[in-house]
Amino acid sequence: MTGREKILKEARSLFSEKGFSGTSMRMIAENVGVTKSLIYHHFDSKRSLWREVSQNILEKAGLPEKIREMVHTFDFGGRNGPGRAEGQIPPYFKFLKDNPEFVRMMAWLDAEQEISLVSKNEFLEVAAERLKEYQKKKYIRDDIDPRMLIIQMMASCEIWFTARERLGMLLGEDLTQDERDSEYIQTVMKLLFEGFKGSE
Amino acid sequence: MTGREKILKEARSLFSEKGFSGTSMRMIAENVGVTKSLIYHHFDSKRSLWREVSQNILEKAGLPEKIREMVHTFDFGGRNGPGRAEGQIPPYFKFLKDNPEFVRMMAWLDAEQEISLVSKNEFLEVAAERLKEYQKKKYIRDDIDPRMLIIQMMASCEIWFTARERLGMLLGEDLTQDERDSEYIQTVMKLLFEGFKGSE
DNA sequence: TATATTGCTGACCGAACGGTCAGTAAGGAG
DNA sequence: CTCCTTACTGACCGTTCGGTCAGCAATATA
Repeated sequence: MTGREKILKEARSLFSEKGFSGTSMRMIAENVGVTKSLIYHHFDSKRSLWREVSQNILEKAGLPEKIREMVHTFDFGGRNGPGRAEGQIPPYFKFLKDNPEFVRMMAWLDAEQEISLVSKNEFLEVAAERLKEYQKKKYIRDDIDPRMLIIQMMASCEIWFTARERLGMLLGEDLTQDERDSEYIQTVMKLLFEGFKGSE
Repeated sequence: MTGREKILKEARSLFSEKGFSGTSMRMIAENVGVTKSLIYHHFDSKRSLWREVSQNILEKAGLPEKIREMVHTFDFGGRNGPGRAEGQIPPYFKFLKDNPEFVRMMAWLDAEQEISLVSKNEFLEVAAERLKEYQKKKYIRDDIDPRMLIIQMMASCEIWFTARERLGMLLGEDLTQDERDSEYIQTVMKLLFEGFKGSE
């Protein structure tokens, strides 16, 4: 692994753990075992390193693929028989579970309101169009906005991993165990699916 | 307003906007129009000021009341006839809309994982007990965990305000307008209510 | 009138911050 | 061997950070 890659890897780890303000260039350099100057040899500034790291995390997430798969879950006329879909765990939820760095980076972006790093992506519109077709086929009730449905599903997945510790604290219960994950997402899927199912 | 109160107010504003690391004692002092020393005259350290501010925000939120009201929405046998509940906007959602400082502080607590400031609160258990009764009465289907239902509702309300800018960016659409708020929460309520309604 | 107490200031501290720059070591190209 | 680029270092810069402390002015207490 080159020096540049080592720096990127460590920056990724620290930025997602402690955020932009909470991470110093010295920390990154020391953890990698190089001098601070080397970072400035490879990157223009702390801010540009942050940008590269966060955009890297966003791109590698492969959101389009995950959302596409998620929407496919709604296709009752396709491979999935009615009812089977309910028990499925959204690929996006699995992805978030396996990629805590992505989750934490989203939390920082939301807190610091750095949405400029997020760029418009057509896959959400494509997904919404798919859902509209399902609405025509009556797989999905037609009095809801498909875009809102997608956002609601994404949001329900995301917030579990960003807020479960706090919510667990309120409940006086540890929600970070594996069983809780599936318990939560299954409840969500039950609620959503019974809800959006159309007349057919 | 005393000096101490002015400081608390400004700290509240800055901390919730920029987080702990992003706010400096100098900023607070300058914005209030006093010296930094005065802050240390009234508070022990930056960390203890942060604690006082965030706990203040948490306490003033009056979460127990909001959740109690929210649960009451599920009481189809009570004041609300079946179906009427669907159109209601959860008091917790209204509260979040009116208290951006609370929302932003939650975002920071989640990002910085400072859950130690959150203390266990019995109102969630009480609420869950209420829901269990509704399950017995068949107002709510019995194959879901009431605590998960409450968490899902709280989470759905919260994430709208913390992540709607980012999600809107993905969609290429501005979700910060007033109409979007009600559009979103109504979609959520439609989905949830059709979902958890029991056999009766 | 003498004495604490409280609110508040300004000068100051060492440490850490992001960032710069001259210079060295190494390797590939001609 | 020379030249040029690339990876990398260490000393250093000015600025800002959280925090301290002696002292002043005003008010309450005795």
